[in-house]
Amino acid sequence: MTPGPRRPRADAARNRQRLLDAAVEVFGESGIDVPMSEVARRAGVGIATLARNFPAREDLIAATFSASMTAYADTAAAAAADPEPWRAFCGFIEYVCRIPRRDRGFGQVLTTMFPGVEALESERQRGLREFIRLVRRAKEAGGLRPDFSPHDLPLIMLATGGVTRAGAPALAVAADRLIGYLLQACAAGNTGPLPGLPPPRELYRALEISRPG
Amino acid sequence: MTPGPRRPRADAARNRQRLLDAAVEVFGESGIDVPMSEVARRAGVGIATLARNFPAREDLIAATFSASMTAYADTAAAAAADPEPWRAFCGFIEYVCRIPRRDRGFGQVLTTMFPGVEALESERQRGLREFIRLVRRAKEAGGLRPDFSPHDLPLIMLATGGVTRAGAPALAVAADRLIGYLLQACAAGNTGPLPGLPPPRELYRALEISRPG
DNA sequence: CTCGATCTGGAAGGGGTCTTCCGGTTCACC
DNA sequence: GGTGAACCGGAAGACCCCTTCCAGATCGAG
Repeated sequence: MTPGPRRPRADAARNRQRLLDAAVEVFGESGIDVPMSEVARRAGVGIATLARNFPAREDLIAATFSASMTAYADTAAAAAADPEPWRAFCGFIEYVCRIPRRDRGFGQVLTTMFPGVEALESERQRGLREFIRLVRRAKEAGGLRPDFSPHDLPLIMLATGGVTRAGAPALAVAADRLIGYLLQACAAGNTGPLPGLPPPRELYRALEISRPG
Repeated sequence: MTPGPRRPRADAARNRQRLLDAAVEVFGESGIDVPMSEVARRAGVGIATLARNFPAREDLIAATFSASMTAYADTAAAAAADPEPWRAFCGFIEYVCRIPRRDRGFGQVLTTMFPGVEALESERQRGLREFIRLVRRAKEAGGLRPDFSPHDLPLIMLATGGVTRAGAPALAVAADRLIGYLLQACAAGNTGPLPGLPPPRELYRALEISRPG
């Protein structure tokens, strides 16, 4: 019978953890496009060790952010279960829009589809399912305008992410104001017609990473 | 006495114009971060000729987009003079937000400050002055909410630019929907309080190119 | 303590962009 | 049309990033 994967050496496991810790810091501060060597440097290991543990950048991204994505989906679930759906909706939107300010890398991950990374995509989908529930309840409760679509969420993420991206503190303040505008636009009082959304498949397709041009 | 700058050779002038034409195309399609060699290739000249005419990328950007920036300021002036200020406001916002869709490079230029490039910045300022007039008139006419700030304009540009950026057609549709949300949020009916803006100086400072980190 | 398997870090190799240099060519003045 | 200056394009050099390789260090089982 095959011996199965043996336990890694203690120092190897330690280095792997150091790399993950460093990735959380570096991706959080500078985004997921930062040079891999910077992650290795911050972790205090050689570049080869990083490459051995995470051959592709996506591997490191997946390992670094799968916990964050789970927390995101959990937050959506909590909001969907909130007894005050409209307040929960506003709170969730604020939470989502402030993510790129705290963690630039995760902000990018949230608005990027990684079709090959199951650990991220399954949790992202769970988050979306919970958000759909939240939207339904917020409409029923009367706070949210009826023509709001759950697929407006990536739009809102992209919009506020575009403001936050530059990473200056002044823009963080400005992003809050944008959230204010958007939430007021989402309120049930607004009844003007809205341009339609593209089919969700196309929308999410457009967000996939590294289009093989 | 000094002879002054002599007239350039005809072929040199022709090549310079070819480079500008190519830059309009390439920057428009792929943004202002495209490799310089691609501009030279499209223009049918060598890389050295490009470097000689425009030593820095900013030089080419300035020469390529100063006309666009003038057109932008003219459009703002026309809107400010429109007899229906609120309609003009909506039209101007739509115009501005759709720019990155038609011309990706100019979309980036509009949300980036080039402190050293007078040709761009003076026209940008003129556009802002006209927009301030437009905002005042739209408020007086009653269509625009009183707490809208002219300095919300870069916010709106960044927000819709963030959606458009990826360059997929599905996102263009989505961006129109975002504009719809934002315009309804700008309408006078909305009276909820908004988070404040940062001081304009800091806001525009945050948009400056290539922060000397 | 010994020894082999595992792991490590630096260095070499390959791709990409920007800048600089230089022999050859083209223009325009006379 | 001849001549000198202006101009051209490709190639070389420098830098940055990622990937691969390998001689040596380290761990831990026995």
